[in-house]
Amino acid sequence: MQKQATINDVARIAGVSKRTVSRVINGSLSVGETTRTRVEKVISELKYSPNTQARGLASSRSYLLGLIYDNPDALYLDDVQRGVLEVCSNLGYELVVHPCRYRSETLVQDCLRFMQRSKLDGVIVLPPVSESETLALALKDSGSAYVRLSSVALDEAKHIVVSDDRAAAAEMARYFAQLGHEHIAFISGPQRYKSSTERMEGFQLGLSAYGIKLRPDWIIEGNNTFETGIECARQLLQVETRPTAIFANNDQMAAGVLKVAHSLGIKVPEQLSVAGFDDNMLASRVIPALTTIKRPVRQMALLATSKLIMSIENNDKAATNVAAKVAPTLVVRESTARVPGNSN
Amino acid sequence: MQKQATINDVARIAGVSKRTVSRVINGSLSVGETTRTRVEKVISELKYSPNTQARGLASSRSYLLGLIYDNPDALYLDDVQRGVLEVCSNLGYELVVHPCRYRSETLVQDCLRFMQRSKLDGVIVLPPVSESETLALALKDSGSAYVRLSSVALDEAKHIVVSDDRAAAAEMARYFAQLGHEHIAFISGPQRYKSSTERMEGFQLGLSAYGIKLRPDWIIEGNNTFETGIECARQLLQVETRPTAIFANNDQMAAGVLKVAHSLGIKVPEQLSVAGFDDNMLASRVIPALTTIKRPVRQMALLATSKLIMSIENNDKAATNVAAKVAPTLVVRESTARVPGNSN
DNA sequence: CAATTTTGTGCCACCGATGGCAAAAAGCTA
DNA sequence: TAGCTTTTTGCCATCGGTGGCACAAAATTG
Repeated sequence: MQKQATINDVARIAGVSKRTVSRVINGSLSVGETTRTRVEKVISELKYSPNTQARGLASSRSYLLGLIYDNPDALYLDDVQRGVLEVCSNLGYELVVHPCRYRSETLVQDCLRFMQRSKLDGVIVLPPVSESETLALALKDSGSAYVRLSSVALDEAKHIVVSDDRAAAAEMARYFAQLGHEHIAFISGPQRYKSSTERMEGFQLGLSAYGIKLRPDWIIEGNNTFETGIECARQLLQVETRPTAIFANNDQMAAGVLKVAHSLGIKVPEQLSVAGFDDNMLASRVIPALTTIKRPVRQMALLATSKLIMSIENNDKAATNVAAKVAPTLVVRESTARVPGNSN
Repeated sequence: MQKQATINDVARIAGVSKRTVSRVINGSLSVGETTRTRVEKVISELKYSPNTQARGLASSRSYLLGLIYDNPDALYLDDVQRGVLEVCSNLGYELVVHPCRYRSETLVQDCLRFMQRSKLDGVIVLPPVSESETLALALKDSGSAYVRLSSVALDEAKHIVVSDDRAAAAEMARYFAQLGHEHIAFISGPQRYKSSTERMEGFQLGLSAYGIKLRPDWIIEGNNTFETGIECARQLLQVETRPTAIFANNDQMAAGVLKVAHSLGIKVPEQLSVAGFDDNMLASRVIPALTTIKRPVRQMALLATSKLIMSIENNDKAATNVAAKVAPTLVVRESTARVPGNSN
């Protein structure tokens, strides 16, 4: 391995002191124009790049961000990671990942240890872990920089990026109503998650604008897995009168609905419309392709990272000003259609 | 944030010198039994944990591992990350991720910079990046510890964990043959990837044991995406005589085949058997659920990490001895069946 | 043109560990 | 008990940077 140049080498060759080189690297203002360019030239000639550990030790920063997540079907994990790194790498940060269990008793402890051990400069917390107020509080208390991704604005603007799931669900409701559906069922996610209640309320709100009300027994709670999607769908479809449309809290469960419909010989979308949420890879690949809501995951990651780095670099104001809300969009595919015999 | 205890605090309270505390932490042998326990007691009382940056600076180690990957549909990314961290965290390592572009011209440069900047102790390289010999060479030259995941044993045992895709594909061939299929098509992955050729050759080899030979025009090259799966399937199915079975190089493309079959009114598995490879989440969710090959991703991650850490800690022999090969297994679901009218 | 302010630059202590070396303590031998 | 190993332990330089402070040079002012 070719020996790495140090700041001393740069200083010596450029004929200045270490301190000055350090100033150039960190963009301190008080460096003369000529000195600066001279130093920069040497730096690039030597391909010098500062030793992160030494730098961290001296300045108590690590240039490391953390990603805390617990996603059973982390389909968008890669999207998030790429998004985060897109912002990171220009600014000299790297990303350390930390999968965990939301429901674990030691979650908070575990995450704090993680941050401390690696001396992370800040963390990005994905849903559903992001909904843990105890974690958020612990992070705040420990003075750590953090940004949460969620469906609800449950924190100050500088700490959060929200996807407006409520509005998106309302849009789905509108779409359903316009297709003429009146007998609509909803398969919700676990009610302990904000994202679930947001989507449900948004959907109900949207429907009510058209005078449609969800029958209480047509609201069934799943836990966002394919398997519970199947269970819930069975309850809804293996009965005398069934809904003409089902909106599931996510694509996984919607896929479960398709499975059940198929096995019962119910044609989608002719006899039953089905829609999901997330637009994960599954959505476009199942048959029929799912109508769903697309969350701008990448964009959320970009925004979150920008915010995070700004607050790390003591620019809270800028962090607050970065957009904190993104709008998911309706993606219509093949799994939804007009109610048969209803031509309004 | 509660101020972190330093090694000096521990030393002072335990009434020994820094050096001794350091010895205890690093498991150096020459520490008296009594001193050791006393120090350990203080350490746990203070909840002391060494500052990684300082440690790294002094010992030129970072306790950071890297994960280099480029996976268009990184469905197993989470599996890998969890697997790696399962081993890591007990041993005090963390994981830094680095998505990249395999085909990028600057791949090698980019990865080396990544390692250098973060002073990583070692990296795990996922396919297809793992197939880059120039990268492997560069890593070796730079004296970095690394382990590659691949379908072929393209490196010394201590540097690789292979999944025997060839054997698995052969097993699929056997399964097809036993179902009575003779008119079989294969949708391959890009021929520049070893995994593609391995699977193809394994499949052909397996078939030849039953005296079956693939028609050259029934071997079509896709690029592992759903979309090319669709294209390839069209070529195979929109013709007079079509195969009775199609084996695709991965589940994404197999899903594409299902889509086309459905749109052409070809019943799967009654009129056409379809199988994929990977057993990603898609496989069990599409209709009909895909017969496929399951790769023990988690296990590969565990093995790779063990190897990596062993070689980092200068135990090459142990690293070599960790198992280097895992066997994917056939998972039969609904998309394959006996050839109609063939009862052998 | 001297006095004063405003840059620009250098010196050096410090961040929190490790590791070489020497000294002290303990264990053995004679 | 003196003399010699063998453990244990402590001192201190070191890793590669940062940041405070002092000082020199340049710019501004009276």
